[in-house]
Amino acid sequence: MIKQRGQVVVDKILDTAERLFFEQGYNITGINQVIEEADIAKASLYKHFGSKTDLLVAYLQRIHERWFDKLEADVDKVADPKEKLLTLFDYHRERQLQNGFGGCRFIKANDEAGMSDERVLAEIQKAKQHLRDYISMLVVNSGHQKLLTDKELTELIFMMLDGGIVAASVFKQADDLQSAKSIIQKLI
Amino acid sequence: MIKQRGQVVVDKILDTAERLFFEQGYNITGINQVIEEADIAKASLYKHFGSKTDLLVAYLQRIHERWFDKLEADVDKVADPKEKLLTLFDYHRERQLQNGFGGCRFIKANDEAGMSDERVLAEIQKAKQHLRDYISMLVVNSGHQKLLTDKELTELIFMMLDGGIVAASVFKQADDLQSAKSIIQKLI
DNA sequence: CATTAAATATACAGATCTGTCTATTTAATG
DNA sequence: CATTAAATAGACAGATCTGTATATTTAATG
Repeated sequence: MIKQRGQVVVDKILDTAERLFFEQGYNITGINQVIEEADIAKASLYKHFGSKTDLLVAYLQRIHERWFDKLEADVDKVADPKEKLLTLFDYHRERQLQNGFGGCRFIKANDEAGMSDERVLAEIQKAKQHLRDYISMLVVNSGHQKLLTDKELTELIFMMLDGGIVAASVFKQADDLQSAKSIIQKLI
Repeated sequence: MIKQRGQVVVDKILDTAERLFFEQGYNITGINQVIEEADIAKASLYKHFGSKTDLLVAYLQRIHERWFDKLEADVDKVADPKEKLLTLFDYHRERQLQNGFGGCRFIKANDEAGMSDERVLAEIQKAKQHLRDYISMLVVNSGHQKLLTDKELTELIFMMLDGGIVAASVFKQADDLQSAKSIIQKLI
């Protein structure tokens, strides 16, 4: 599959937006900086994305897809169904170590623009709900000790992942995600 | 205690900043909007706060103090030491219901300005660590069943509170904080 | 080779941003 | 009442913001 001419430009825009929106934040990243660092023309950006908000929505869709594919790939490598649950924490932890404890991009986007645009909020909700459903499936298949119900364990893991990422982003270390993993290990 | 003339102005500035930084976010709230809605002069703002960042730091100190005082007051009303732990979730839940699921102001500030200014990050860390230490004290005195160690239970509650607030802010409902309370209830 | 669509460079509008400055008015105190 | 400090209104600088428009160049296709 050969890339179309437009696809190269779109990719350059999204690559740059992905980096800047995460490192700096959405609101303080200007369109002018995006086009300069992406090395494309402003008219090209507005041809492919009608507005800065549209770019944010496309950014969220893109990171949702890519982030989730990698998560599933990591979980698929593990055979033991309980270990699959623990892999969730490893994945989140490694991501935070890699990206310098920048936190969760969906939470960041929600804090910056979630209240102002319903399409943005919808994409964030979609991504978070997708993760919760995925956790639920893993929990049901995990054969855990039923100290908690399936629903409770799902909620617990879901909230500890977000709580652990927030702690990593605030304290600039990933110890909390490690603790979270140990705690879940005890409870399954 | 009679208020000094300057105190009135400072209070009006901080009241307005507190509202706008939370409702709109720090980055998209302009100084001009603050002075207009606070109904004070720009020179007054820059007399009391050297820069917009200084105002953010003062805002964080203020909400840390006030938020924590109310939390302690709520916990103090409860006699049972295990129930005190559960009150943490009630408090967080009620706050989210009151403020329209706006999430945590410290996490918001961290996402918007934590990476760019070390004083801001320090205030956020101070507030979060304060909460963690407080939870730890309550856990030690709770007489819980020791299914988890004191340290683990502290971490668990700490992360579930943040995770629950994030979920409330994303999904615009507080069910997750209710679930979190039920789960902790089972584990203590 | 001619046509067509995409991407480019660049200027521009109109608004907004933080922060500084001057000059004036207000209010508290000796 | 006179003095002094605080608060005010408002202009201003210099930069940046999103989004539009124009005119030119590039590259793919029939």
